[in-house]
Amino acid sequence: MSRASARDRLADAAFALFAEFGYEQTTVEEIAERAGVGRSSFFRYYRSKEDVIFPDHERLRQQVAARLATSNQATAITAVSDAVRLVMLYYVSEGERARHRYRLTSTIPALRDREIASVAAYQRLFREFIDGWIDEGARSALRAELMAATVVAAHNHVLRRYLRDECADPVSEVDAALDQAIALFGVDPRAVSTGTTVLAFETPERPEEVFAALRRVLEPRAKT
Amino acid sequence: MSRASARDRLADAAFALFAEFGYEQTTVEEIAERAGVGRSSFFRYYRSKEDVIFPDHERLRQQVAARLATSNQATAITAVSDAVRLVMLYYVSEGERARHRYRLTSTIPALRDREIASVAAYQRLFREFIDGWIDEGARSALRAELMAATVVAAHNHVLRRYLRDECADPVSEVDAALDQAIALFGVDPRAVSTGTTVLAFETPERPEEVFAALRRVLEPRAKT
DNA sequence: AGTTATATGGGATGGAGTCTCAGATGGCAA
DNA sequence: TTGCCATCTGAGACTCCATCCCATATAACT
Repeated sequence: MSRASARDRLADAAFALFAEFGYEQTTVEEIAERAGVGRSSFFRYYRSKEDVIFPDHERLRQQVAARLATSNQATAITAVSDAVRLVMLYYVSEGERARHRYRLTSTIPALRDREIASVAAYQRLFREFIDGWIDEGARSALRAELMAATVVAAHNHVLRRYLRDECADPVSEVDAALDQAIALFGVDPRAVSTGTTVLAFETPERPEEVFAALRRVLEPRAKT
Repeated sequence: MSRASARDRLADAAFALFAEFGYEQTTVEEIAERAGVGRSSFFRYYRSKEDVIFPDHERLRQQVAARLATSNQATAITAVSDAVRLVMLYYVSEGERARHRYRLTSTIPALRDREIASVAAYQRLFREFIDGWIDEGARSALRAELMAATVVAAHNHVLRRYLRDECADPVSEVDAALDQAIALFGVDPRAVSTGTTVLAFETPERPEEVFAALRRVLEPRAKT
């Protein structure tokens, strides 16, 4: 019936209704109705009502895991950097939708808890990776734990700034924040590669929108 | 009818039924029935089915906040240490119950997410405190964020070891882990007070059980 | 046209969580 | 004792989330 897929229509309808009437006040039935599908179909596309807000978390998590998996000890720091940048770039590519989600997760406890849980999943990925590939000399489970915690905290700090519109260049800011986090552990910062990084990732957004968003982000850096 | 309060009976019934039949397979009605109260009363004592597993999280969080609130810049590190120890001691005082909970939160995603969310609440407390009282010179929101993340990660690392029975002396281990975390930030470790720390806190457990648990924990230290 | 695979909606079901109301309980004073 | 008040309790109805089953539709291929 519509051009957009049923899955996208459902997400759009959900965001619109949540913004207008609030999260608890909106029922799944109403979301399905506005999207022009049956109630059953909603749960075909999304496991739960909360899920419609984070449609691609699992996919993004897998991409992070995949990036980390293609690394070895020599390139471990770069892999962590890339993985963190991957997540940040995904949010940037989402544009306004990420800010809508942030507004919801800031106010609705159920959604905030879910967001926090997915962040914890990232932290576990990083912890396992760091435990395996970094700190071969000073290896200790506690160090890996602390390092993963700071990596994720650094990313989230900049991400929240970006979502609150307090930061014009989230990509270079997150790079800087990550450098600061890793420097705490006395890891040689020269092990971090510099220059242009090319990443491949998938997003439901249309390419032109992604390019526009990335251009907005990258242009201030291109001037230097 | 029974000696124990309805609230305690409900928690006991819930833990027993979860252990025997699993979390999803147990209904609130069955918990209430075993506890000898009506279904309505369950929701009087606990906001939700998940809540019965973490009866005192909110109270413990308030105790942490209270300990931090009684500090100033000069004693900030000690306050953080005490607050972390406070949480660890609470789990220790719970004895086996904490391990039962750990088994549940390790396997049931819904309960794990809830646990993670409450950890995030602690992290926020520490972040706000650190942002206000530590790093007056090198003050930066990012540093506070990273420091709070490592404080919580250090605590959780030792707590999980304790709950998995991999650690005989969780209190001194958490002190050591915290020292390691704080040392990352170049804070003067001499600012951390040493010696005996006396803490006051409340717990639903009976005093003799608390004393026994604490004695088990403190005795290995007393020998030194 | 026939057949298989996949997508969809309807309806039933069960359980979580909220709400209201009626009855029970236990002081406490007259 | 009686009456009054506050608090606690359980029953039942209700909404909504989430799952499940099944009948139908659409498409795709033979």
